[in-house]
Amino acid sequence: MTISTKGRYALRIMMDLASHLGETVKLKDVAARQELSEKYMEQIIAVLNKAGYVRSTRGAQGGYQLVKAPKDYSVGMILRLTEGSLAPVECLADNALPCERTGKCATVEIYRRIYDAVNGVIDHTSLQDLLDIEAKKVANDYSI
Amino acid sequence: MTISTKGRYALRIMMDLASHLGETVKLKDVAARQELSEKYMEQIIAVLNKAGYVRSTRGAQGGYQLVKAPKDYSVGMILRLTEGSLAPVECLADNALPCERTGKCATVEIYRRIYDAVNGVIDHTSLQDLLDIEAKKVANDYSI
DNA sequence: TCAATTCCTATTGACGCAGTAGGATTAATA
DNA sequence: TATTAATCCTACTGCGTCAATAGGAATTGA
Repeated sequence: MTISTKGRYALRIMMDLASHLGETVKLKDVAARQELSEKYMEQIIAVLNKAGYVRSTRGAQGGYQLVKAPKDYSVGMILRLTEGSLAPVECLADNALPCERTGKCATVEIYRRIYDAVNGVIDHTSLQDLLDIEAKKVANDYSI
Repeated sequence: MTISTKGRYALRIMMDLASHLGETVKLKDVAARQELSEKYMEQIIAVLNKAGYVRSTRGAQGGYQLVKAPKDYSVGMILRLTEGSLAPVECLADNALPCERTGKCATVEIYRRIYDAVNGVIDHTSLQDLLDIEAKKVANDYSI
């Protein structure tokens, strides 16, 4: 029931870009700040790039930047892109092949409720929301 | 982000016992009705047994039965017992070792919200609730 | 031309899931 | 008492996925 590193790292990469708006950010710098493997991040940001969530500049002095404003990226968009469906059971995923136990299966109802709850959260939280939370955290840190 | 077969089968076993209250149910029969491997179910129900969720009778004519009423088992109890914590990230699990990135980590907030949402659902749904849903499904089946 | 960056694909070690297997123990019944 | 039918216990295993690592090709600014 855990979210894999792929989705979690994707979110952190997007957050890192979001907190450096206007800059072309090198993956090397993201890796250093986030303490993640640069090579592994390459694969993850490739997905974000192909989906058009980020724009890349190749060559020396290249890097990445967000295409849209932080408020225009929901956490759901990012996690779904990198993780696939967040459905707790296969049969609830978008392109699921129909289960022949549907009709007698009562337990699927609990999974549907879980799914709805998760989707509710991730679709109503944006990168901007997380940026705001981060700002508060930093403020609290200094106040100590 | 999926719930493994262990937890899902545990829920189905508990549901099967719940719909046969007063009977001593053989695992073989559960396996037949639920179309699951009996051998695998043995391992799962062993967990439920040790936790005192079911009572077993050994020997010929033996089997299992629920200890309490269906309304007294939340889905959360069953899933947590068999799956462990349903936290979307390790650092939120009950006995998690503290993460040194807490303080700067903003993304954990979204995971906390997901976690809370999931817990809210599974702790407020009981086996009895699922039985009621099942009864409705059957009624609908006949009405077609 | 060189250095720095993104881009692309293959490979790999470790781990957990989802069972399978085989027998030991217990108890009702014939 | 012997047999049968059930639970109980532990080991093992095939398979797939995760989480990277590795190595180089392509691109571009200085």
